[in-house]
Amino acid sequence: MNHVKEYRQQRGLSQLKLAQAVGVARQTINLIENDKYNPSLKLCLGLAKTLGTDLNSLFWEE
Amino acid sequence: MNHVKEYRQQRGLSQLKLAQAVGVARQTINLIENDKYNPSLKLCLGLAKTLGTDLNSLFWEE
DNA sequence: TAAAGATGTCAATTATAAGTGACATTTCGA
DNA sequence: TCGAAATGTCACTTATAATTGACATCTTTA
Repeated sequence: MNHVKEYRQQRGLSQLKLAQAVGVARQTINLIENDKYNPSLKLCLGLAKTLGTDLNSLFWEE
Repeated sequence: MNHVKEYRQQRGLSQLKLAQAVGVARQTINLIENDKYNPSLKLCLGLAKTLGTDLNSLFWEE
């Protein structure tokens, strides 16, 4: 479980807009939000910066 | 730049010991420490937990 | 000063992240 | 309530993370 979807929606972005901002395909965002796979660190950093947050807020549990 | 090497040395672990603890090859740790590639989120989480820290401490800049 | 441990790096292979195109369903504003 | 936007998912391909084995160099320590 991660918090990408929550942060994306708070920012009023669609999966497509977020994908374009980060430079990946829309499907990649969809898969990450639904925990279907394991993104790279570079992509996690891009998501955190684009969403105005940090790695722990998006991906750290406990 | 990341802080894996600093945390590993603080814990008194070799690259090999850390690799075994996290479940990857020694070369993988070496490449990450020298910024030769882009680890997966799952591996970053494993490193953070094994080293008793979190994602931001190891991988977040600024 | 020899030997063992630790590190950096290479080549080749395997596993999987990520891309592309497409289609069905759901959501939401005109 | 119709149509467009948004989302979830499929199959297939491409890029690259990660593995394995090997070897050279550099540190330590016996």
